[in-house]
Amino acid sequence: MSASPSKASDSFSLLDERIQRWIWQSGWSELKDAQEQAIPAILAGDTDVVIAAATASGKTEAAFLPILTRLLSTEASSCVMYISPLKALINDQWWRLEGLCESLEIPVTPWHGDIAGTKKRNFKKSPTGCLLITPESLEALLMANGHALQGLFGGLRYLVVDELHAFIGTERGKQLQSLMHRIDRALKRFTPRIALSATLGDMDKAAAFLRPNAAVPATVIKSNDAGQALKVLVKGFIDYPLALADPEAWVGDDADFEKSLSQGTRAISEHLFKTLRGSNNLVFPNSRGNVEKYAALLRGYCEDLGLPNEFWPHHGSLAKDVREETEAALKAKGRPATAVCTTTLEMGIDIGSVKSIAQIGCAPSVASLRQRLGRSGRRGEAAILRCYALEAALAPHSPLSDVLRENLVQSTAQVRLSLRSWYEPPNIGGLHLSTLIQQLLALIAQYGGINAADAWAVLCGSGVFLGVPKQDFILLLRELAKKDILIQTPTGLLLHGRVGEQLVNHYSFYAAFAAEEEFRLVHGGKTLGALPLSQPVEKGTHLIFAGKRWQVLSLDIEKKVIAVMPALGGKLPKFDGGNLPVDDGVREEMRQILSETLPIPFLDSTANQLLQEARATFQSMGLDSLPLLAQTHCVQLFPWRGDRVMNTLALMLKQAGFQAENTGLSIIIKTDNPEKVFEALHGLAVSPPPDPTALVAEVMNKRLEKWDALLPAELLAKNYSSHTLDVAGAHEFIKRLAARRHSPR
DNA sequence: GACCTGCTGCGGTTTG
Repeated sequence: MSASPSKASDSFSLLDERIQRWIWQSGWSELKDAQEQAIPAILAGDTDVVIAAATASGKTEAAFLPILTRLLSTEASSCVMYISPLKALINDQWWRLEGLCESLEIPVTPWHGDIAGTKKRNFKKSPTGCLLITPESLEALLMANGHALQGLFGGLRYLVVDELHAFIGTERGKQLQSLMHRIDRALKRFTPRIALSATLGDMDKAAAFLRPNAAVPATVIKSNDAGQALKVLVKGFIDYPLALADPEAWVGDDADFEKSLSQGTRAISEHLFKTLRGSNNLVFPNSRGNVEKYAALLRGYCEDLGLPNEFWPHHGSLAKDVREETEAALKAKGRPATAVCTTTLEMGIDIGSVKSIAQIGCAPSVASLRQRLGRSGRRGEAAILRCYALEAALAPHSPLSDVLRENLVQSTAQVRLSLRSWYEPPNIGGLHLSTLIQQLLALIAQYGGINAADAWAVLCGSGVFLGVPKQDFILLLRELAKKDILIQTPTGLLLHGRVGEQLVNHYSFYAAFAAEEEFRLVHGGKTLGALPLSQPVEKGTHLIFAGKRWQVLSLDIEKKVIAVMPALGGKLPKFDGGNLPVDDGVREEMRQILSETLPIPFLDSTANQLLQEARATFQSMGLDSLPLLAQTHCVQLFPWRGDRVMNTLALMLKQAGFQAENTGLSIIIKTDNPEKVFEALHGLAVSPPPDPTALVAEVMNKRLEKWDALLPAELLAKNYSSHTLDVAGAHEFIKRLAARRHSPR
């Protein structure tokens, strides 16, 4: 037996004797920093607690050591509810907690869709100990046991939310907030909420998310444990694409597959093979299609050399047993394995630590990049990140985004920001009215009918939909009644309508999010394929599909069909890296990188050379001093702001009568008279900020979330603009631009 | 040309 935690720890002495004994037996020499800090705060039980600490720094124990101490000291029927975004995480935590709880005679009950009904019935008979549950299962539990919640959770002492960052700013997060609020209401008291995460950019916003009405103070704990050392390299590659007449022709045998690969893709995969072979690693190429492509290439190299395969794919469309095979390969000792994966392996599942991370193209966000990096670095060793930036070979009429090396510059910006521990601040201003509809229907089930005024008070007045005034709520009730979702009895009670009954009685109701729907692209009666829509689409909007450029003719929201025609003239702009929404902070850092002159130490020689060329263009075009560029038939505007500002600017210019489009780096405004654009911008600068609802009037695809189709038009517009626009940011940009009184060159 | 997450109750069959 090793020595007890020797540093005369006050926190250690606060723990139950039996837990102290378990700590000795586990051979811990001391408590970790997050644990030292969390134990007194959680035992006090009079505040919420947010714990931010790196992976493997004992977050789970920081929460559960004091919580179990508390359960042991109170009456036998007390319990704690642990809420997780993943079933896999519940299964992992169950194994970890069982070891400790068995000796304490505290039961641990996992509860999610794969758990047998008998286990759930047993917990309901004796609701004590640790309940590990998903938001969806908790929703089902509240709806089916509304009358018995006081009896079930009378002994509830704490709510624990794991991986808090995975919930913030999402419709599922809104549901989680509402579930916790409904528990407080049912028990007529508050229960302390404990949140755990490794990548919280803004601790105050995290605490505000954990309890939106701020009725209870929050204790914020940031671990002082030194983070792991990082080794970072950004590699540049020039891509020489193949001149393919018909991409369909390349769906064929292996030889065709090989031929269909661009030179850059092959260069990257050869470098991956050389560098990663012999150790465990994760490769993130951003899409399921790319996962398949790189996994097949790397596996092929192993076969060619007669070596056992070391490369395994992992993504959400793969069958469960295929995914488990990859996870098993990563966990197996003595045999190296690298997973090529999507965000499925970004968090949660225990795969052991890996030696390095490879990121192909830009990561979807800085926070995501950091989360991926956290999976690398064995005990004491540095975490290693290699970013691969693929840039197009330039031609006489290459688009400016290629010339300015958008991919490379964005990757570099993401790395610099993550080294500073900067993460995108979450947009906690999104209304998520889709989830309001779900929660209203759930409340009716939970209470067996509810008065309209009470429903507003629970959900909006005291609850988590604080931005919804009474008149909007009434508007929503009327619309839902019109659609047979709700009925109101003569006594004023809200009940499910005929259609609402069907919604609520299907098991798919419990999830706040929907499986992604795709739109079918049609040209002249022929289907070109299907794609999900994440950008605003209006008549005339340009789309890239199947390697060609199209213009939208019409959009049928019910049938999910977009009619298009070929766009006229011009070269295809290249939207490499996707159209993922980029934050203000990332675009500002990109501008900064382009305006500097010194080489960047973590870029390889190719990347630095590409960057120097881009910087030269940036200077010669005067983009450093003037964000407006007059060209033939158009003006290009470079605000260096995030996509919410860019979307807003494009819509404001459209309202002023121009044809304007957000292309990511710039807004392209069609005109033969640049002076007119400048006059319009001056006009917008001296006008008050526009009404966001009016701005999106012409946007045809305003449905973002699961039940948005049930919203009245006015609320749908409000909801859409709250998620996609930044009117204040756009207006401020235009005012600053106009104040400079330059005219376009 | 993003990506990911989650799901009840019941009836039938099989197994201990």
